[in-house]
Amino acid sequence: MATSTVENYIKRIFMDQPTGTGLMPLGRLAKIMNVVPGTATTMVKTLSESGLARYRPREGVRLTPAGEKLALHVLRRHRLIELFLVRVLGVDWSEVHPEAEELEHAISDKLLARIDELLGKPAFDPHGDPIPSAAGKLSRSRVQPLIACNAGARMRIARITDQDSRFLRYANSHGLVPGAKLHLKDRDAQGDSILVQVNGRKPLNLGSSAGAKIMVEPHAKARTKRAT
Amino acid sequence: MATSTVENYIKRIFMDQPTGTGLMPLGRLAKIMNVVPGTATTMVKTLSESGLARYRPREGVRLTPAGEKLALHVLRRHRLIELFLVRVLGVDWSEVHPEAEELEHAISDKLLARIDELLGKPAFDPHGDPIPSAAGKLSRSRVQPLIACNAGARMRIARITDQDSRFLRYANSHGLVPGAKLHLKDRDAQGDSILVQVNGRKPLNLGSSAGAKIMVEPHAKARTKRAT
DNA sequence: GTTTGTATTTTGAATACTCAAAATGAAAAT
DNA sequence: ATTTTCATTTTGAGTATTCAAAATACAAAC
Repeated sequence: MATSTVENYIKRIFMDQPTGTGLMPLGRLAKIMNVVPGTATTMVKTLSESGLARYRPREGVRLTPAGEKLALHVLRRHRLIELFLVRVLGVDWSEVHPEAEELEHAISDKLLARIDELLGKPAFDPHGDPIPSAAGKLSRSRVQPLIACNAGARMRIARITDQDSRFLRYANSHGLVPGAKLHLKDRDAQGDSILVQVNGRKPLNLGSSAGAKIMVEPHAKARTKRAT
Repeated sequence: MATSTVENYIKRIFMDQPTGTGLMPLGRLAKIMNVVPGTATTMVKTLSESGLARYRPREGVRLTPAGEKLALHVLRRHRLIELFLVRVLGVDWSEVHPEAEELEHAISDKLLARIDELLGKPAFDPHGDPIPSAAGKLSRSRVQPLIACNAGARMRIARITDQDSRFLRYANSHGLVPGAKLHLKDRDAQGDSILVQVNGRKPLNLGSSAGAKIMVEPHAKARTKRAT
């Protein structure tokens, strides 16, 4: 059985490496995990020995198929729990992340299945992130960061990538929530900012770092069943 | 912050020692915790150093007020979670214990408060055990084991003390659930068995070990001698 | 091609928990 | 009073995780 520490390492390696080809350098992993570099090295060796990752010294890590399977399992637990907390317990979506971070390691598969059913086998969590299926399939849609869009684009918010609750609260208060329709009215390359209009609201200026955290997708297209 | 291991030790010490005066011998604690005796000794020293217990070498342990406070807090989490799983998620009450055993260490106070409200600040868990209040008060009622009752007694089941799910399932299937009315029709000291009738059902024979696990309480205002 | 700089790895040590087995204390049996 | 027995404690060691700081490798700059 993987400890919750191992589960966390595996999860973060997976999340920070959507492009399957590259290795993740250990310095980066150490930053993500808030440990000193040496700790990351030690841990990655252990992961490697237990067959969850492949490790090239001085280059980086990559998950093995077994590692990816575990990562998807943890991610499923995390996102299903988040949605459960929002929908059943009425917790605000901006506060749900740290809670799920703990519970994801404590919940049994049996209980998770019950929650899944109760929620109607949902496909997305409250942040708009896709929930891996029980079989371990993750639907990847074509989303992009808001800053990557052209002026004039009309999109829909798919999710907010930042898990920091301050930013989530800010986003929330301006209507920047998954599902919201959004019109990119203008871009200012020099001023490093973009002007957006959310639903019918007052236009809002966002810096590029904020714009990078907001993932959008074309909203004309037919969509799969939505969470929330 | 107490680790979940510490929380478990404290909880079990508390539960196995309702009579405040006696010390719990470490051999007993070791059995309860499924560790070798030496481990219990080491752990109890640690608890003692952190002010949660008082330890007399060769005699035993007792919780300090701080330890009792923690124990009640853990117990509250455990029992509230059990009730939540039964009521909101429809998990069978006989299967709820091991689940809560894990979740009780992962849930935040904030989330617990939400659950408490959702359930209407309940006083008893699905096994009939009282749920400590947020302030740490535990209502102790006058309950006693079924085998301690006289023939002819009419009682109500308060709770089942055994947490083993096989026994719980057995009890369930015979209507032996908290709240059920019960008539002790006969006792057979030689045969070591008692004959009970649950609600209107067929009379049922129980051995003394089963009878010891079923806690009952006076059903009307009739006063029997109290057990605490 | 040597120096400098930065990322990574190694080493040594700490904390929390556990076990196996030897040592000890105290009560029970003789 | 001495021996036997049993519970408890001590000792030594192992796993999982972490840090601080020294050692090393490699790329970039000179």
